[in-house]
Amino acid sequence: MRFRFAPSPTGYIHIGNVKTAVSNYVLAKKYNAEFVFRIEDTDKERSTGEYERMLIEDLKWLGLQWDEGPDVGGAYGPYRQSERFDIYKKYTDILLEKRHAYHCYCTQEELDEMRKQASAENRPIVYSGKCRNLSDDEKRKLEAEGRKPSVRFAIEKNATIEINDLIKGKVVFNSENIGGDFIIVRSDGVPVYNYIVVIDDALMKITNVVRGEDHLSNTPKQMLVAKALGFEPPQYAHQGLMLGPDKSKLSKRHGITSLRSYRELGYLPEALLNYLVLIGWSIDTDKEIFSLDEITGELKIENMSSSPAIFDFQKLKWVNGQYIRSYPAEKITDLFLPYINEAGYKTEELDRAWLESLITVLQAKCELLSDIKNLIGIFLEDVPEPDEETIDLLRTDDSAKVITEAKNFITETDSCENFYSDLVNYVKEKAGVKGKNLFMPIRGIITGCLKGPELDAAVPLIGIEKCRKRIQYMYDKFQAGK
RNA sequence: GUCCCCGUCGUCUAGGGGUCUAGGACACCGGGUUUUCAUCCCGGCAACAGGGGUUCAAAUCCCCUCGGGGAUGCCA
Repeated sequence: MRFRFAPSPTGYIHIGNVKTAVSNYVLAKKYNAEFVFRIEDTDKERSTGEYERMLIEDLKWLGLQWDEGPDVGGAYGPYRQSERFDIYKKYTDILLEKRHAYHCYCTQEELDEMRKQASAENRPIVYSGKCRNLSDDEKRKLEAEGRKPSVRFAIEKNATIEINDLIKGKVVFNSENIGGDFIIVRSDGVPVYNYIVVIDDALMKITNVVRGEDHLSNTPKQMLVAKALGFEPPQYAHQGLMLGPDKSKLSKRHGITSLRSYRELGYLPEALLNYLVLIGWSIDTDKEIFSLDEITGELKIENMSSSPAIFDFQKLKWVNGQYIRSYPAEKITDLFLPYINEAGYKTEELDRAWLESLITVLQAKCELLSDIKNLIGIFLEDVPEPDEETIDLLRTDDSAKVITEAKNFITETDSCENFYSDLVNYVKEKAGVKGKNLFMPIRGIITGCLKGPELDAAVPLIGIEKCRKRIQYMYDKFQAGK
């Protein structure tokens, strides 16, 4: 078996495409098949080498590996469509010769007009086949006008096209309603996706095509081309699409969609892969978190879901949090480092062992790597400025007592072995408050925040000196002069 | 408009004629642990789109309706 992923390098890769890539990759792994990576760059307007480079970089970051592709070569190359034009040309000539295709001289404007007409009259939008039977004379005349012809595929009349889709089951189309004779080569000589995908898949010996169901309606066209060229079509499997919360095709307006953005926000590749498999696939286990090997063990191509799935940002986050929590301090610290830097702290000046112990305390609080930016300040700042919520709390009567007694505590005690518990006990007794009313103000004074790690773990890591400073600061800020 | 696909808790899904008073996970709500929080543990809420058949028996099979999505490009 041979699987493939064939994106076009027209931007950062979209998460919906990533799902297709992942599906093909894990299936190839599962069935011990080859995984082919092909670049479909025939949209000259939008494809760039730079995007191709980033596409490969992002896919590799995700952990995907391919056996054949533009960067690694292979026996069926080249793997970039823009480098295969002479191949396509050969087949176009055959099609033209056998009258399975013909030159069309209609201009863009004329076609637009025809489409407008059709939709105004509520007729299906189908190319009329106007140029199908042009005489040589007529052709010469049109060419004399300076028209450059495109090539259209001649669809056979009233034919039944049957797709035996591994996911959808049997899907039947009639050739009369797949849109009419479609263009296979543009007037500038560049061939079109629906045409060359067939040639490439055949020549690259692809046996299984797994893709989004937005391609389902292209499939009859591709099968017709395959038939005309004498190719055996691959086994198709069309997965349900990934939708936004409003149930339309997932797009930018639903939030973040490029793989790159997920990476930048601090999603882990393993988590993303895990989630992408989880969605739209039924797996013979109640487990939600699984490794690549566990995934490939459980998967079956026919267990892919046929219905569309809404992309659940929240669950993705949860999955990511599970992975962050599961990693050992050393590994996760390395991953956090860039984000800590980004927050403006100079990590190279910090003691690594100390840093790792901070991370150990903090990692359970993070769902994204970037969450660390808002959490680590309580350790690295000298005196963190309290946020609004904390200020409100520190203004209450109970807080006033706590602040005052905390201040008294540091004035009366020079040094002590158990700073934190001594502080807590002292304040509790003198101020006469306990529970939440005791701990939240203490948390606020020491960290400037009402949320964060366990205080008894955090305080020793912050250090006594900083704690004293912070208590003094909050006292000055809230109690001095009262 | 036309063609095609899809329809189980808010979301992802299990289930494929009786074992279904429909199971799990996220989210949400409540409780517990941590003398505090975003972790963790326990509990709760919550669904077979509707209508007709077939059958002793339907979430499951068939038909219709409705709803949603996709395609309808000299994009891929």
